[in-house]
Amino acid sequence: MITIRDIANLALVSTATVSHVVNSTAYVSPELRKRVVAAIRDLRYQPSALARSLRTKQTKTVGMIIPDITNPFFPQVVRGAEDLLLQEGYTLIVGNSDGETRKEEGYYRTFCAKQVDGLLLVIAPAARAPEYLRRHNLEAIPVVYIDRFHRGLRGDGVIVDNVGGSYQAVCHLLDCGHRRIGTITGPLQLLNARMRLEGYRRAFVQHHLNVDSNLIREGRFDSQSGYDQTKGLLGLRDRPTALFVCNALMTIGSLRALTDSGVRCPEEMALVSFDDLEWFDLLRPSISAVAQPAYDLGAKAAEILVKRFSGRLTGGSHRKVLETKLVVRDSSNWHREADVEHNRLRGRPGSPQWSNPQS
Amino acid sequence: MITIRDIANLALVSTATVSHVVNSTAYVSPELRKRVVAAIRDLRYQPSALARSLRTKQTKTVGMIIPDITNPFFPQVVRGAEDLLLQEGYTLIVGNSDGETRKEEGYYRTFCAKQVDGLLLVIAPAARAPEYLRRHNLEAIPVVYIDRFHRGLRGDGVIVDNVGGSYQAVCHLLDCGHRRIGTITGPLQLLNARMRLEGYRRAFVQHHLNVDSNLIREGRFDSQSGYDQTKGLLGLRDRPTALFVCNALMTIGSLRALTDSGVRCPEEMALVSFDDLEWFDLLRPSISAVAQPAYDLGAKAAEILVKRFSGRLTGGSHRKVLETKLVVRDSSNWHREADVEHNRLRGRPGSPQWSNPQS
DNA sequence: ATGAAAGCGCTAACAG
DNA sequence: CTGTTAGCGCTTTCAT
Repeated sequence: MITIRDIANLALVSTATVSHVVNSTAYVSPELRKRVVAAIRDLRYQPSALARSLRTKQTKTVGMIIPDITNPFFPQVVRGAEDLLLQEGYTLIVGNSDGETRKEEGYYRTFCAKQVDGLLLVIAPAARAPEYLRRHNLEAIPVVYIDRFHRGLRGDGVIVDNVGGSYQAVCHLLDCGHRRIGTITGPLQLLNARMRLEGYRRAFVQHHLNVDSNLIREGRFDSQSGYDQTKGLLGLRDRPTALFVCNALMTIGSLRALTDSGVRCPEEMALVSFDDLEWFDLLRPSISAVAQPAYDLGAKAAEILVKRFSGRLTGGSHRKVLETKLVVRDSSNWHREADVEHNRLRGRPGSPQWSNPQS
Repeated sequence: MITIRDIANLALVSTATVSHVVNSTAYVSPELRKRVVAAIRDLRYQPSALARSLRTKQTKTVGMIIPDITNPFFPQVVRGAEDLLLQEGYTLIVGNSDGETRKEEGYYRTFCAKQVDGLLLVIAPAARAPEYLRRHNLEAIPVVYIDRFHRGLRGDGVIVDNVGGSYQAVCHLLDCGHRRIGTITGPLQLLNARMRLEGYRRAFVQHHLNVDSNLIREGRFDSQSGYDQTKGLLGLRDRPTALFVCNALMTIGSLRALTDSGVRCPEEMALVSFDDLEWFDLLRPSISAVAQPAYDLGAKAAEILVKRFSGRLTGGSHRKVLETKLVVRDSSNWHREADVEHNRLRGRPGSPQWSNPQS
């Protein structure tokens, strides 16, 4: 390995001088600078980020923990974070927790040991904020929570307007004339899942209707639970006429269940998904969905982190809420007239999700 | 920050002793060990991976460069690599190159500077192997190429049987009676794209048929090019009756083009995709596809890397080819009798992609 | 069995 | 301006 000393020797200068030209941290005479630059080029010197970090106390690395990169919601979030971090000179390390607090904590420890400059966290469901997060030292390593919080946790955060998005979606279904609307929620230990349920409730309240708790089913944000809970709902004697499914993976499961049971959508069962995917418009029927700014979620979170690093952001927890957008498509489009009206008011149908500013 | 010295002081031992109990690298009397362990617990000591790495010359970190995590093919690959690496105590850093050699090289440099123990590379299209890869020192940092190679590059690799998979898919179309089969290839600078085209060609040769080069269109592995090339093919005076699209993203674009043009699938245009996605069976028609073992691709690559680290694998380039599996669904299912026969021979239809051993 | 000390590669005072 | 030097936190001989 080529070290700074090799360069110093070859260029006949001190290591300090080499360091100065590498980091432009002091004026160096053209003479010496030229020799140093030449030596660096000739030897293909690459400074060790390790040694540098040990000295400077910053690794230019941030750790990100997500449930599962295989869940189609997260790649966009990660991309958003990574793009912004790259442009600020940071590298991203990711860990998949599979929604298990144990794994999450494992990555947390590893990342801390690696001395990451900051943490981006999409936490796993848990009854209460895990011990290790409660006693995390924010001064040492700033944290930005993404998409999910735990009550009583300090730290910055970026979420979407879960209540508003759900409210809008369920209102839409109600406006279409549906009265028995089933919902498959996320794990209710998760604040965002509870928020989405809250939006569902508010829509009913707003319409002076009661909610039938039999129509509320708790899923796990995976396709299997979407499948199972849909089957359960279909088995009801007084089956719902519409479904509000709280994430994309569960929507996939739900769709499978409908197909398996031979229930036609939207004629026999309308459906709206919280979270939109690029190909939802390719399905038949195309799927109505609450689109989330996934890319921005990651980008904003990274931005906050970077601001903390540079001291441009100080003080208590800084939290940001991003807006969602209802995209009405065929799966809730039974009463066409009503929807045309709706679309005019709330955004055009068929628009393929939020745009990724980079691509 | 709590350092090893703090522990040594509190436990009234030397730093060497602390190091020994932390790493079980030498016998320490129960007496001292107890004091050390207590101090570690009380102070919540977490050894600095940075300092350790600087000494030991290994970071327990591997870098992975992929085109884009947002491309639904890659999350599985990454997951495969990450799961295996985690279990061996390694952490993964990922970079998205967006298929640009410049960005790729940027991440490469960063990762090398960070002294990763190894590299997992899904390279970007390029006329020839980039300079930086040609002169990469494999002894210093082992590399495993995934999914794609460049001719004349040393290093281990794991790919799928592109020729075989394509051959099988196109034979299937031919067996269904199609004679004019269009194909949308990947960037032909990529070896895997050329291989898939080769499989297409061989299928024709095997059937003693000529290939019409007008039906071969080069795409960029993104949905836009899939859309555009499909439109182009549809515009032909002697339009094909079937399409073999060489990756999932282009298949999405292709489907959009068919819908836009009002061309019914499979009646007017059959379609087979190279690369299967979890929800291809949800589309109407469901999409026939060549399923790739994406998870295994990542896992195997990581496994090879780990073997290199431990010296369990030595010598020249070690390359592995994984098998694909044709999944026949409705998009190529016009002549039902023929297909039933086909499925019996080549694997059952509808099976949702390769399984992920972890979940 | 334990400790002293050197040193990994780099940066940052501090001298000169 | 440039060089000397003292660490950053840890591992690892090498004595004792």
